[in-house]
Amino acid sequence: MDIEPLPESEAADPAVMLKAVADPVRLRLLSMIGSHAGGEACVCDLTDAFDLTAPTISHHLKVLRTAGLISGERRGTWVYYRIIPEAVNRLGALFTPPAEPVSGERAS
Amino acid sequence: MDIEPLPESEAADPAVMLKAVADPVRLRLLSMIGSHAGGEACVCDLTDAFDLTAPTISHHLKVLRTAGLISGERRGTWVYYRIIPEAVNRLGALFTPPAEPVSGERAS
DNA sequence: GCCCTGATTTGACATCTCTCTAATCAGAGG
DNA sequence: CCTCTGATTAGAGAGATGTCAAATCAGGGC
Repeated sequence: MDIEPLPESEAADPAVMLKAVADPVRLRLLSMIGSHAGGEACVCDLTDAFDLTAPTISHHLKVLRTAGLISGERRGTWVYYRIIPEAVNRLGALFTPPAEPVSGERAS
Repeated sequence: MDIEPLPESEAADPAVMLKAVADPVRLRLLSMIGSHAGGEACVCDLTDAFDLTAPTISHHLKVLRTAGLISGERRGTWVYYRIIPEAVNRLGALFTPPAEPVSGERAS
């Protein structure tokens, strides 16, 4: 459980992703999308789950998308979002570094 | 790699911790403290490593402390900070959820 | 073509955040 | 007691962030 001393140049990128999830609404959005049946969630479902306006949800989704944590796809009238697992994994790896010196480092 | 749907009530706490680390400076502070010999780092060392004033570093340390991620102790003239491993583990667990159903939660 | 629903973009505003300077607190030592 | 160094607190200002209402974009169906 020891994080190595991040050089300044390598602290910026993770911080961007962390900023994206460092918000209760976005954290819930991410978990709702990730745990949704089929691996994807419709914006309409997400919007209904919050006490916020559609533009606000749309804004939060954009933040997550810009951070590379989710991807969206339009199908007809609706837009569906899904998690990008590698990105989320990278987040987790920040705080649970290699307990074992990987070697096959497939990391998916 | 699936996050469960966080209920609103349980999204706030993690978000506080995430906000704390969602900053390049604090991320580096955390990693520097965690990787420092003896498991603790003196504020004076940390301050020197940045191009920021002492009050600013002090502010960031306070944010990390308030979030429960580090703890500080004064010894004579100097103040030393160390990581609180459980808290950091909890962060990592947010994105790399239970491969095994918690219970003894010894985690690493 | 027109309208209707779903989603995003735009613009505005209140709040929070990061950084600094100045002032204060905490020990150590003369 | 005074002063010196290290650390924190207080206050202020520039900039970023979260939210909303209004406007716009995207398809589907009449």
